[in-house]
Amino acid sequence: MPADEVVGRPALNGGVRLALRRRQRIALHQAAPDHLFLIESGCLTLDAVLPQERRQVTMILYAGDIISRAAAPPVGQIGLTAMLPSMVQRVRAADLTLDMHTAARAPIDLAATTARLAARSGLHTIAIGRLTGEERMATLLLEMALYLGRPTPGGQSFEIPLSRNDMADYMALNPDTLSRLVSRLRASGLVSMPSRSRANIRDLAALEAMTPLAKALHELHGTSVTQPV
Amino acid sequence: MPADEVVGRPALNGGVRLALRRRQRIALHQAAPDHLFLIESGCLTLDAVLPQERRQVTMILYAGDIISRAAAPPVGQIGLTAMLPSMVQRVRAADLTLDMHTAARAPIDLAATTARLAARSGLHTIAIGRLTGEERMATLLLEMALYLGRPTPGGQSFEIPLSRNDMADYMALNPDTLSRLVSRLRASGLVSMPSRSRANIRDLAALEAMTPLAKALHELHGTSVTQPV
DNA sequence: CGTTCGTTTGAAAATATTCAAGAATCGTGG
DNA sequence: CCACGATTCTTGAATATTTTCAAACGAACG
Repeated sequence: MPADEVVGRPALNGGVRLALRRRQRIALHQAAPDHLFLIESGCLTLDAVLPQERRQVTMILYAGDIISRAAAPPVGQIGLTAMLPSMVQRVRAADLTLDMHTAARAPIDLAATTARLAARSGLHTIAIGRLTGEERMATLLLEMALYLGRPTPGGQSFEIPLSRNDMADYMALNPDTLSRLVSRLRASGLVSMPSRSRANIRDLAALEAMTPLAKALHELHGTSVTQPV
Repeated sequence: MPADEVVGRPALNGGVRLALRRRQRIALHQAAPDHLFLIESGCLTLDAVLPQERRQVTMILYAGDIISRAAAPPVGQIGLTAMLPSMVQRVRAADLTLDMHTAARAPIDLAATTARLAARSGLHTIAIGRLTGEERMATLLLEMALYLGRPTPGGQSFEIPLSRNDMADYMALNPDTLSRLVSRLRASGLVSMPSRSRANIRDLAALEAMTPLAKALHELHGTSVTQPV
């Protein structure tokens, strides 16, 4: 799905605002190298498709994130895929002025945003490289709980924006393996899932105890770790 | 080994120039968040140590690279380890002026350098996440050949700066597995190794054919792919 | 209400890891 | 320059983990 099929209408800063439907894709390799994409709302993946049906989601992007074409790995099939209906603004780096603000009224600090994303990327490398399947699953759930969850009486609750396939491609597992891991977590009572795409973390502290990266995830997100009992 | 044990002497830009011996480490978690490290010469790894003896090298840094503390994943034991005697300059982000030049006299473009590093990081995520052990090994050798190799009559030749353990921690394999993979490559005649730490790529095109990321590696490095025969 | 797609699950296979022993290499000091 | 000890690397066999394949199940959609 080429980027020009995207619904575009003029935006404020000489950029283009794109309204993406779920699953819609922006092919990065046909964007200009100095193009920046500001995620205004929604949730997207940065993903690469390799020969032989292989796909790797290198990063999940949330509102407030900024990704440049130049910062994406230069593989042929690299792109952004909307996991939820999302609003993305595309601007040229040169057009980004220092007094520019996001939709949320916060001033854009490009260097800080870029560094934050790089740190997330590094953390993800660690997760994929050195965590067991179970730890990876806990890491993913904790990440989503932090970025998407709202506290409810029954625990942190959120809509899971990624399909099982997407989650597997993110954590570098295969979908069957991931499904097994989810089932086990559900069986343990730590997480409940009212529907396929909704999760309820019943015991956040226990989930945090399952991954060595809990503290780092909190630090990146600007929250503190739940005290273990 | 704390950072202050490092041999430091005043540098040009209000920063500190550090001369690192092989294996010497800069503990990033005790650097200021706005510290930048410019690699002037040598070769370092950005690595994280996890509980249970686990270690992940998230990135190999070469001369010309710049890494900021803020862009490193915020895990406790994160740091830079010199693989070769290296010269690193530490400056505060605020002190980096636009007209600053590296030792090689090239002007520093922080945004471009940062983007390049992010792209490398993403590519590494793909390698770790979706390549087989054999493909990973080919990817690593190609990367090193590009960054460190010099053409000789017998093929691209270079000194391998990482130990087997380091390479394994970079490619998210275990050292035994990696050793087996190296042995196989050697047996195939594709690579020869006059000593443990020196490699000779006898057939670069064949090596490139072994990894789906050959083109991307070349693109990042600014070279073109060897034509297949 | 049937079809389709995504998910779950079991059994077999492939792949990577662990453990342990042995070999090669490196550094040090004689 | 050689010998020794320490380290790093290699390799086989057993084990663990993950993947593959296939079938069944379930939810979503027309």
